[in-house]
Amino acid sequence: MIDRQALRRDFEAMQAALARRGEAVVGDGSAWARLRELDDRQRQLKNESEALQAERNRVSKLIGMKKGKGEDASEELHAMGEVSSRVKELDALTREAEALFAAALLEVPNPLHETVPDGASEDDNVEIRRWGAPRTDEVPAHWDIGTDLGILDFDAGAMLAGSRFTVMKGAAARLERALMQFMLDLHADKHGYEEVWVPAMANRKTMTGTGQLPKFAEDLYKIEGEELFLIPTAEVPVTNLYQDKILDVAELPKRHCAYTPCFRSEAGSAGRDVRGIIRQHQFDKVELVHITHPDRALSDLEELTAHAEAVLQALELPYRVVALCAADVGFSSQKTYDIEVWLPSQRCYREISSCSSFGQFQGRRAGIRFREEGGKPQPAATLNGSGLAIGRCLVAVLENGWQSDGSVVIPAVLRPYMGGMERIVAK
RNA sequence: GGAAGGGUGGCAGAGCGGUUGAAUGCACCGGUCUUGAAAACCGGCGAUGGGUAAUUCCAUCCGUGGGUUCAAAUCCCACCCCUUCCGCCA
Repeated sequence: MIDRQALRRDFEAMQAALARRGEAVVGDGSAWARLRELDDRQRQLKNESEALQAERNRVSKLIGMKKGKGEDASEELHAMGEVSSRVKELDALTREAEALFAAALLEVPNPLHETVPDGASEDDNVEIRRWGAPRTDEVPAHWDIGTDLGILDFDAGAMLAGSRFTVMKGAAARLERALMQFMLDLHADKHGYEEVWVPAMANRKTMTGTGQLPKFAEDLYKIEGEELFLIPTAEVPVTNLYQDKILDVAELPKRHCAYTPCFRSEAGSAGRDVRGIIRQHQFDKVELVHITHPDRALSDLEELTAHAEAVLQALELPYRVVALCAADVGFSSQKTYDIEVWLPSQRCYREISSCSSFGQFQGRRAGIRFREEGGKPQPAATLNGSGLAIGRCLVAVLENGWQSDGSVVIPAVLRPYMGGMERIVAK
């Protein structure tokens, strides 16, 4: 969430940075449009309430002293009875105003970093760099490759759970596990991340800390009858590991990698990527998370993105990196790079990782803070990125490794994780 | 699921309803002493919001939310979490 002092101090600049996301973000009826008035009202009520409370505290102390000396305090008692009931009324109003302000505050997205390119849609995203030489011959879609090899079973997924669920068998199941292990080993051993294993469900506070709630409830699966949600990404539990903590500046940066399953309702994406395993309700992902000094947020983003890219380079999969434009950057993010892998069957690059810096937005929201020597606690910066989405990676391996005889060559770095298997062939 | 106990500052751990934001110890920071270090001694050491030019002042915070009272860490109610025992179970 945005800084409350900055709301008053830098109103114009903040509004301009928000408006780049689209006029609706700051337009009539937006949370932002109501925010300043709600802030004023809350503070005004609070000031009144505090003045009365100070009076009450002062006289109550006096009553205590008088009683201690055995003196009569009935006059003060009577007067404070009235003050007390007024405090109660004012307090209720103050709390109401505070709740309205807080609710609006949680709906305001992160003001964009100045280096985010302008744009009106994802078509305006800016390509930063490319790696590898894409193959341009005719390659079947991964669902055909997988079905022909007998390793992807879409009917079984539909039978067990419904659409957007898949069963992987044999080499595909093994490949899913191999990718997971390879990625975790790479980040833990070569990139210096501490591996963590976390719950795949999270409560409301945790979901709010990273920004999934309150605004995006329809994207989440909620456990019936409980205040628990299935996580849409490991970002949620891993970042929130530090919620309401004050870290010493010497402990920064914290860098974690984690494997988790991810669950997304995909509300609003009906009809998109309905075939294959590009868009599933449940998928596996290895995530990278940084908790860092705000001064390092942007340089860490470059590092984190490079760590995610290293996975694709090791797998020898061609990709490109794009900077998301103003219209496409997510709610909590101040700047995002997407990594897109080459899918020969579609003859285009498709998202396989999204790396974002959140600045202090999540730190403020989740109470993740750090203290510099002799200084006050301040919100830490957070970042995260997929390193990588495993299902989509498997798609890329199948398509990029496909041979005209129908088999698939397994990237060399994965073979140790595949029991030495060098290629997948039909049984 | 049943029973019992417990949630207080970075940690440990006190706290008859009234000058307690909270004893004490540890940790941490500064100083004295020392060639240096340790020990000892002295001093300091929570967060959030708000007011002021400023030393500073005001309010809130003892798991969470309500309630009683002039006044709540302290009394009452509900909920959450943790520990132990029993039951069930991968």
